This record gives sequence, C-alpha cells and structure tokens, in this order.
Amino acid sequence: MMDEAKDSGLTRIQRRNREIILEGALTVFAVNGFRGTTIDQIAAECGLSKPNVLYYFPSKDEIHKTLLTKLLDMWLAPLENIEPEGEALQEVLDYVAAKLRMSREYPRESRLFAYEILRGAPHLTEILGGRLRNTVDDAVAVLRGWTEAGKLRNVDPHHLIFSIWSMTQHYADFEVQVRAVLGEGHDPFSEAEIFLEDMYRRLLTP
Amino acid sequence: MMDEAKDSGLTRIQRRNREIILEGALTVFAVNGFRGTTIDQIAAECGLSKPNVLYYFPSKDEIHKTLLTKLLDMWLAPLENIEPEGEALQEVLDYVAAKLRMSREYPRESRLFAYEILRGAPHLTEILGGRLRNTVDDAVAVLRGWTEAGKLRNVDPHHLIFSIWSMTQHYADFEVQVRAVLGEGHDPFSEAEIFLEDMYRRLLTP
DNA sequence: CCTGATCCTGACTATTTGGTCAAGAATTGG
DNA sequence: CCAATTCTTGACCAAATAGTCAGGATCAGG
Repeated sequence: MMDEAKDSGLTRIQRRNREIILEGALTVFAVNGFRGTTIDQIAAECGLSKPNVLYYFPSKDEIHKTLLTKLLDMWLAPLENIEPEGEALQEVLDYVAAKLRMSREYPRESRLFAYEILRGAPHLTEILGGRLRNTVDDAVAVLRGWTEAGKLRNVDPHHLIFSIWSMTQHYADFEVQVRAVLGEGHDPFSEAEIFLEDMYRRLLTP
Repeated sequence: MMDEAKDSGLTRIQRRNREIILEGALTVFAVNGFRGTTIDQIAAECGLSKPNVLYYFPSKDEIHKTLLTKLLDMWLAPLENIEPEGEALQEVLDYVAAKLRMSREYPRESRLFAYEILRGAPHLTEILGGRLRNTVDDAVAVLRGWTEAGKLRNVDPHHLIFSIWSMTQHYADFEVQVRAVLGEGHDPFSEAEIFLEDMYRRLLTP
C-alpha cells in the first residue's frame, strides 16, 4: 500500500468506516462530552463493534482530536470569509447570520467545541493561541480599518467578535434552556436572527 | 437528635464537613464536569477520605444536585432584583453589570451551570421549565412594560435576556479561549464591562 | 478460483470508579 | 469518667470501561 497524500492511502472501506465512526462519535460527544462518552456508545451509534471502531482509530482520544481538527476549518470559515473590500456593516451582519445559521444547522459541532473549551481545551491548546488567534487578529485588523474609515461605529473589535460568538452559539449550546424558557410556539433561531440583526445594526451604524 | 428545619438537625462537624465537600466539589466539577469528576478527586480536593465524603453525601449525584440547587438562587438573584419602579435603561445596565461581575467572581458556578445545560440539564429539568421560566416571564413582563411606556427601545425581551446571559457567561465559561485570543496585557472583564455597557445603552435607548 | 491482505469480532485483561462495610477513633452528654 | 453516639478509614466489591488479541470472515487482484 502506498502512502500518498491525506486520505489516498486508505481503502474504500477504510474511508467509509472512518467517516461513519466520526459521524457517530460527533453525535455522542456532542451530547455527553468527552469524559461522558464511551467507545461502546460510539460503536452502538454507528452500528459497529467496539473492536472494529478501535481498528480504525487507535483510541477514543484520537477520534476526538480528529473530529476537533477536522471541524475547526468549517467552524472558522465564516470569520475568514469576511471581505475587507465589502460593505462594512453588511459584512458584519452577514457574518452574524452565517454564524447563527451554523448553530442551527450544526449544533453538534457547536457543542463539541463548547465542551472542549469548557474543559480547558486540552486538545486545542496550540490552535487557540495559534491559528485561531491569527484568524481573529486578521478580522480585528479589518474591523479597525473600517472603524477608522468611519464605516463602523467605534467598538472594541475583540469583544465584538466575542459577542457574536457567544450569542450565536448560545442557541445551540444552551438549547435546552432556551426552549424551556421560551416554551412552545417559538422558533428560537428565526427570532434570534431578527434580534441579532437589529442589535448589530444599531450597535455598529456610525 | 431532633429534626427541625433545614440545617438545624446537623452537628457542628456535619455542617462544617458538608460545606467543605460542597466547596471542593464545586472546584472539581467546574473544571471537569460531572462525568469527568471522580469522588476521589473531590475527596483529595477537600482533604477528606473517599468513604468520609460518602458518609456526608449518599452519592456523587447527590453532591452535584445539592450544589446546583443551592447555587441557583445566587445565580438568579440579579434577575429577580430588577426593580420595575426603577429607571428602565439603568436597571438593565445594572443587571448586565451584575451578571458580568458574577462571571468574574464566581466562574466556577457559571461553569457548573454551563456543563449542566450542555448535558441537557438532567438535574435541572423541573427547574428550567418551572422556577427559571417564571422568573424570566416576570422579567419579560417588566421589560415589556418599559417598552410600552416608551422607556426602552422595542426589542424582543426574551432574546435580550438570552443575549445578556450568553455574553456575560461567555467570559467565565470560555475563559481559556478569551485569554488565548486576547493574549497578554488584557483584562477581559473590565474591557467587557465597557463594551457591554456601550452596547446595551445603544441598543435600548429609544 | 486462489491467495494474500484487509476487515471483523468474541473473549479477554487491566484499570478506574462508585459505593459498601466492619471496626477503630473521636466526641458528646450525663 | 463512662457509655452512647458520631466520625473516620483501610480494605473490599461489583460494575464500567479503555484497549488487546488470536483467529475467522471477507475482499481485491491476478
């Protein structure tokens, strides 16, 4: 077997089963967290035997790390897609909307990261201070540029980003609470969309 | 031994040791979550033996539940302290500030709740739909009143509350991330205080 | 259809962990 | 100062859990 790039050295079956395992593991980790998840649960979730799961991944740790790094791109993409040449306010509003949409469509990913950060991010330490920080720094620079050009009201760009993260992810991570408080007959996400658009428009319009 | 109210039926030693255990358990649960915490860790944290911990509480579950219910009052107090007769905007700003201060001073409590909600809140189900929801409903009514009286700009009161919760608790729950992104030389909480005051003032001023 | 490689699993081990218990140590009240 | 009560713990148990392994099933290429 040759050892080309990334996935190329893998059998069809390997590719498929690794995918199945990551998919199932994501579901279980998102509900129970790392420590609360057992390999048996993952195996059951994907309809494989436990030894079979461990045939494709050497350990529970490895499954978890693989998931986190694999999903980080997706999670950071909207921030990287901010277009410095775009219309400032609209770019931010688009980012907020994109982030909220991700919380709605990928709540498992949101929870996976939430659990990991809560634990102190043992599997993400380098990334937090490295790639993530760089990405944020870039975005911060763009925001500052817009502010200096008078296109945005002057607010602390770091905390602006934190606010967007926390508010959008809240609807995925704390969904139980949100639903309990709202009761029946609410669509948290579409209400949030309206609220957030209004909020950031008001906050950032010069 | 007679069985009067709450704590009264307890020895001095019982009161003291239960307190020590809850204190130590809070520290450990806040870092590792429920499933990630072992009774041994709790025992070590408080300098007691494991059987001794289990002499004062029948199970790990019970320690956790006791902590959650005990701390819920504290956690909800600021929301209950909103004064309908007060000056609307200032009341909300005070609430935000109080909530942020709690994140700074009681990060363990914040994380304890965050972990619990993330898990789906098995130890808080009744409370979420009961007491919490009522408290929020009351606050929502007050906010609506202020809005109708023209004292606050018209925003969805539920989502206003969610936004305050998520943004303030973010600084406790996701502290690792916040610090990694900001780097050295920042005081996240005092920066957040400025940002949040500005944000909510702007959002809510009619 | 044959053979070597890949895939899969039942049975197993070692460790961790929640919880028990009997017996000794300390404390309390009379 | 004595006895009853309360407190503490070493030793233990049963269940859960991460991970192993030998051998059988399946598959891909020739």
